[in-house]
Amino acid sequence: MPPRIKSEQDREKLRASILDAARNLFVERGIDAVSMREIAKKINYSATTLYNHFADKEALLQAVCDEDFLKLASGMHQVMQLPDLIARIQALGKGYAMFALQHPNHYRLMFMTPRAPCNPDITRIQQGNTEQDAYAQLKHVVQEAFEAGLFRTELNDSELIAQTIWAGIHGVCSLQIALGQESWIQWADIEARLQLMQSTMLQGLLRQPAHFAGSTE
Amino acid sequence: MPPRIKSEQDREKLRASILDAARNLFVERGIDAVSMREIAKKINYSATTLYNHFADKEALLQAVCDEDFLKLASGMHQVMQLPDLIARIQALGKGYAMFALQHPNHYRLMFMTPRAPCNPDITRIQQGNTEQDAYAQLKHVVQEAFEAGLFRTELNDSELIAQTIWAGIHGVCSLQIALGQESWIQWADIEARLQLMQSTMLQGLLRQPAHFAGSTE
DNA sequence: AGTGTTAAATTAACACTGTTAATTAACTGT
DNA sequence: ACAGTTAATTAACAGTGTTAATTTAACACT
Repeated sequence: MPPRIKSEQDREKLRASILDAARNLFVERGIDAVSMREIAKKINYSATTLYNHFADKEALLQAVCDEDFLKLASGMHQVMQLPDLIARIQALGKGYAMFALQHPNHYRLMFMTPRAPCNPDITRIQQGNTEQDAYAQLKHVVQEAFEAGLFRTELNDSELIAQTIWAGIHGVCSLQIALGQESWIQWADIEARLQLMQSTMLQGLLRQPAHFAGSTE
Repeated sequence: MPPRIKSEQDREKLRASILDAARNLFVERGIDAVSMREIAKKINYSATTLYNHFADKEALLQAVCDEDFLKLASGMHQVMQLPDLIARIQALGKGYAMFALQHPNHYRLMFMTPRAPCNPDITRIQQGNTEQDAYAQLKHVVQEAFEAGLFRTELNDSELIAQTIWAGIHGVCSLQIALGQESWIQWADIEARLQLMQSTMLQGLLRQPAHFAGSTE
């Protein structure tokens, strides 16, 4: 039996190491393919110990996701300093896609798996806070661009615009993650697909899009 | 014990009823939430009988998906008769989205769940055959439109264009399926999201898109 | 009718899963 | 030294996908 933990600090350390082991295994082999016993073994504890820190597997999963959401959001937050609104939207999309493709199993968990509506009592993330919520950031910059009159005149709902941009990028990423290995589709280069989605979105939504066609800088 | 089955015809019937029971349960409660024993009980057989017709759960799943793929493709095939190319693309997108939103659990299985690359020896679907493969149909009509010079001059890969259109529609549908119930997002009306995605795509890709902005007819 | 053969269906079992109850063992304060 | 607390453990439960062994129904043949 490992030496027992008493202090609040050590308790937090153990919690963190559980999260870490769980994340690594999830990323490596997917959610369903990894058991609680396996996670526990990775940190040399018995499975039941995990239940002293997380109510159940779902809660552990949620906690892992929370950390990933924060990581994504903080990555996004950095490019929010760019002065040009369009460049900011492009950088957000690029950063979002990079995250999705580099952490496909995280992304799948976060955005491709229907689950019981996220319980606000469990989540630690403050939805709407632009430092913790990546979608809130996109919404914010789209709102700014909307107020600056950059979008086509017939578009009058900035939230709808933001959701469309999100859906476009998400579509490319999630298809790549789900079907990217299928050989019956002659997939074009993933970079080219992202690029074209970006420029198509801007061409389709902006009032004067000529400058942005087929280019990300 | 139920009366045994001998004839090839009855064997096919039982196979079909297994598929049917499996599909209904999958659609109702999702893939992982339904067990082989449960499917078997639904048709008053024991679980092991299923293994006489399908190698394992994965194969049963694949067979269900196959049927759904065919159903989707045949639905698409009907609108392929429309004379106008753009109207055909729009109708394909609309039909695809209807299918996705009306059969979210099927759709999830088919397009949102990474699996081992589909084994051509197992699948009965002829990939590339426009009567059985919905993507092949989109590819075909996009190719036609490409050859008719309808797309922007800088776009020179019709497969890439088709994949971008697919990704756009898929993005809207899959976000709706995965996160449509999340209350921390103020989702715009799903019809409006689909509509805007459609028109944005056309605006962004077509050479002379003015006529199609924000309208599907 | 009775026998044997084939194969469809069954039950029993294995090694797993998430999770809970009961138990052990390591610290604390007296 | 001894109780009390509680982190950690083991044992157990009900369930999973799946396989092996077994029964049993239907057929062909004598």
